[in-house]
Amino acid sequence: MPTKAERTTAFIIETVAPVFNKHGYVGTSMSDLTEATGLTKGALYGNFENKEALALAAFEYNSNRLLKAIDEQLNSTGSALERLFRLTDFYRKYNDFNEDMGGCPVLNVGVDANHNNRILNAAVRETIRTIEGKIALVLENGVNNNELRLPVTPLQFSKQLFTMLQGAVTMATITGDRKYLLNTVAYLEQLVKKELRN
Amino acid sequence: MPTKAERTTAFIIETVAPVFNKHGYVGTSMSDLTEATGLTKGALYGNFENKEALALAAFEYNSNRLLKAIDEQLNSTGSALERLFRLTDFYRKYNDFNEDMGGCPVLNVGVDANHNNRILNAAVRETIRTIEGKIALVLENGVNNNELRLPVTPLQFSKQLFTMLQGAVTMATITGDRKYLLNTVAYLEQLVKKELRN
DNA sequence: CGTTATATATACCATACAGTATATATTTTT
DNA sequence: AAAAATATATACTGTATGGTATATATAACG
Repeated sequence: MPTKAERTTAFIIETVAPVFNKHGYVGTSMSDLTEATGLTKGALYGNFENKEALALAAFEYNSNRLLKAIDEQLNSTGSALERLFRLTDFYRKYNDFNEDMGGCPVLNVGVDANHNNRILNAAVRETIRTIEGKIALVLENGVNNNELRLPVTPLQFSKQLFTMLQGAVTMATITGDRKYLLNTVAYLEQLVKKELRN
Repeated sequence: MPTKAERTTAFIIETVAPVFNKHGYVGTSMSDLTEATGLTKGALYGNFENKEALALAAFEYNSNRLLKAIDEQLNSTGSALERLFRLTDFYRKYNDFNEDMGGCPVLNVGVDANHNNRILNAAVRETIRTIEGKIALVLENGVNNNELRLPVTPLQFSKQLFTMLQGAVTMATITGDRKYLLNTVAYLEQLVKKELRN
């Protein structure tokens, strides 16, 4: 059984993660966090060294949730194409998925940290690298099975795919219009069917 | 000749615009702005009602620069296709263009204002609407001239195009890797050539 | 169950924040 | 060039900020 302290630490991270994700690093104050958790500064500083450590833990938490979800799509049963479509379909409902995270952590923290926080920015880059790698692996698998052929390297195609998905996430986030996700995914699915099927 | 006061107001906006764009609304303090401008709070508050008015003027300034640049590409001479390619080529060098603005204002302010500032968020949405409209107009022109045919409505295709471009901007911004722009634009140019040419 | 270790709450720093009142420069206008 | 109008600088609010020292409460363990 996890100790009480460990459960408190976990509770803080869970509770604090959407707050940081919504309002950004400087936009989130320690009192926002005491309010959200119902704990006091003593408790927060007892469990985390400072605000930055909290923000980093919060991002890692959101990032891991996202990576796990993406993994579930990409490592499910079926052909490479089927698993790819499971990923695109996941992005169709991406808004629902990250609603309680307070938006897409890659987008939000990525932009927020860009000129402002080296550590957070590095963490986001790593997350992106990981996602692109996961997609590339599925593509490579499909190529090796003679299931599909690519016009470029798997990683290259993976980056292109993720860029388009993330573009839809960006537009849907800023405008509040989910159609950007729906239309982009529809386009991508057609693209994959036409171009990649062997 | 513009009065001294008008020139000061303009100078403040120009100087302040990249600061807000880089560090966000809450991430920018009034002392950041006095430091950047070399002026005092008295001067800033004499020319603008408050911090929010300054941030809005700063965004509008950056937004207008972007809109003007896009207009220059889309309303240049030549066929619809040529003008479209002038736009995509502009995005190839988009990093250079917005370097002294402190990044893409649509992306930065769009994400920064999302959960935090209704007025700024509305301004960004309007900018997006405007850009999409401009692209759609060129597409419609090309359709009417029998120069190209579209699988969907001009506005629909315009949104799709802009989503992909903005996706590349997002990825290039977060990772610091310009290749996302180059590859996406290369892909889009090929797409337009293949799919839209009549 | 009592003791020790640990976690949380309270009260407190020094500093930075957005914003303002007013004094002093600097323009503009006559 | 003097007077009136306007713009900027200075000095100052009250409040919020991240962070800390320490007291108190709670949990872990023999």
